[in-house]
Amino acid sequence: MSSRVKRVTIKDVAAAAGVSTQTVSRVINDRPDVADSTRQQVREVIQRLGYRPSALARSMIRRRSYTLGVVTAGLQFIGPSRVLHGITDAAEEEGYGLLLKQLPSFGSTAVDPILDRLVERRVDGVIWAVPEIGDNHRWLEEHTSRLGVPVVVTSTRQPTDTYVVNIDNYSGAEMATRHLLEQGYDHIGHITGPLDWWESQQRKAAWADVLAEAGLCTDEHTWTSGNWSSASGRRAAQRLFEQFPEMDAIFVANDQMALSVLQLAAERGLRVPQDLGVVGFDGIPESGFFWPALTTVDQDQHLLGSSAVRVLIEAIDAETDEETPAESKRLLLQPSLIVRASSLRNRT
Amino acid sequence: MSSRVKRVTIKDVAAAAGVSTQTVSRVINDRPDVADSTRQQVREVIQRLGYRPSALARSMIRRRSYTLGVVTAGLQFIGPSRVLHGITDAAEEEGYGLLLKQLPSFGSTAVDPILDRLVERRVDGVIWAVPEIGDNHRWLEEHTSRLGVPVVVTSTRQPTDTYVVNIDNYSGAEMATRHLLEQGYDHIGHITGPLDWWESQQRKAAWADVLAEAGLCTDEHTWTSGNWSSASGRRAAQRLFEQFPEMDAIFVANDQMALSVLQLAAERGLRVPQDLGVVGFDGIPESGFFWPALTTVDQDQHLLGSSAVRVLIEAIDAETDEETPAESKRLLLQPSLIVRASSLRNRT
DNA sequence: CTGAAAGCGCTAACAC
DNA sequence: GTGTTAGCGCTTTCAG
Repeated sequence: MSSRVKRVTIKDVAAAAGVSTQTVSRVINDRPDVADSTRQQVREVIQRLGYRPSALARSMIRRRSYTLGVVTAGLQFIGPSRVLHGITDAAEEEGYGLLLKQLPSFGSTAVDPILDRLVERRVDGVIWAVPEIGDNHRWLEEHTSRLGVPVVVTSTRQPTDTYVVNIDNYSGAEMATRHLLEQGYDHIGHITGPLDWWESQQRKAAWADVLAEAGLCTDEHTWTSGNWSSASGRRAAQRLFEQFPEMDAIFVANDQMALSVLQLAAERGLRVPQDLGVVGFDGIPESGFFWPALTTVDQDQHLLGSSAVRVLIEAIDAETDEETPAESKRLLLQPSLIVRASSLRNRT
Repeated sequence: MSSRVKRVTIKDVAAAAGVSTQTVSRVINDRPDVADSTRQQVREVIQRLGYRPSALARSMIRRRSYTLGVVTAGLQFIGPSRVLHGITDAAEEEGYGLLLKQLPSFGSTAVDPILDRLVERRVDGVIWAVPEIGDNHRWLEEHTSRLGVPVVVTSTRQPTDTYVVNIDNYSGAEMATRHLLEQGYDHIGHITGPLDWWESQQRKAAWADVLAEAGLCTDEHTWTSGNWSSASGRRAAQRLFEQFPEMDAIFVANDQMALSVLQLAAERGLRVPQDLGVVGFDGIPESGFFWPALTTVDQDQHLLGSSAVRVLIEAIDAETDEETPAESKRLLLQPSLIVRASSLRNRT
């Protein structure tokens, strides 16, 4: 077992190299004012001793940790983990460390202890990658100033004291619904996500607006809610088939739920897309391999994550340089529609 | 914008409360030897000033950061992110912070810089949650001693100087293949994952061993490889249908690839499970909603992650207490078979 | 080009 | 019960 050895410190290196700790410090920070021969020598000693400077001590003095706090929720789901993937990639690239925290549940308002941990570890900034549910973001807003560092929020409704990076859910749902109309469907149902989620509300609003504009019905009986899971999607689809028998197409708020719509359709002998058009949302890689292949709204969650990192680092730098960062605090990424077999009734 | 305010320090609190920093220290650490009235008073000042002790300074003195380094790869995939979810949950519960690092690619051997970052930040231990590909783990072994802290590895082949937590892939694949035999299939093909992955090798070996034992053929033409993605699974299935036309069942190394096998079967008018039995591996929640519902080997990756954290923390404590931790360094979790429609030819 | 002194924010080890 | 002194490992002055 690798026993806990005493760490090599800058003093050890200095002693072994016969120089002052100061000189060692200069070498490890690549300062120019060191004689080449000295530098060479110190480097060798560092190598030989396996010395690694303590980021802890450094952060203390420099008052900058080069660490970003990331708060997520629901990492078991594909969406959040894709965002995290983008965050991780970008942070790695920018040379920042990541301190990862997770809310006990999506809707949790127990924000305080999480924020405390982040402050204690002196992160340089925070990415709040938690979906907006109920008023769990208001809570954040109230306590965000206490952080003393910039915050980037993904998925939020109104401009706050924080930076916002998000994907345009409304626009994505518009594209999906319009596409179904263009394909000649005219009884278009909708399975929403949980309606306390802002994203769900956006997607539903767009669906309703587009149908209303086309003079079509969006009554209570034409939609129902799921909770994002395939299991809930199946139950929702069953309800919808019953309460909206004329339905000839469904816009489903995510791909997982759309998957079970396809399953149920197959069980009931409904042909997709002839008898039923289906469009999902998310653009997970598997959606192209459903049967039939799923038309879906592709949102680049990796880009969302990496953008959040860049915006945050810019904000940190701006604050450090004392320049007021007049740049935009808001970034809205556009999703795109991937058209596949599940909605292609008019083959051209 | 929340401007970077000067942080409140222990001195500020001490001054405002009219006590020494020592007393404040005692209060924030819940030491018993403080007068109740003093404690009360100090607490109020802390509250009023919004003081948060610096974990940086603390870690330096205590020589313990209560932070775990986590190294992952391929967070865009469901497997790794489910493991990470388990890690996050357990760490949160145990009061540890998580420093997240990601390898540039699965097979990357650029381990050194990652390890350096972890050492510099003085993590108390490391979880190496990277799948074993080629010899990327040997590299780790060679450099692990330099870390000076315990390491837990998920997915590895031989006992090393590190702790090992893993899921029994061989046993899972055995169950899958035996199940197909029991259902009366006798031309059982296999789509493997990338064969430089240890997991893929294990699953393939079990499939071959069980078939050999039953006197069945496992020639070259009865299997082919994918790369885990649904797209690759589809191509693999196409090859397999051609090169092994007698095939009446497939064991597929993961659920994503099994999804496209189902898609292809549907396109070709093959009935599952009557004409073709299909079993996957992973047990992703969506697999129950494929058409038909997929029989699959369920591996609890959340448990894998959380177990890794517990094992690691135990190891850290053991080393700190100078007790030699005679306990087992190896934990092998058992998967289980979920039987669904895709392989149920003999309905009982 | 190099070194000495001071201190980041906190706690361990002593005093009192 | 409480305060004082020292120092974790590093960098920032400021001398030379």
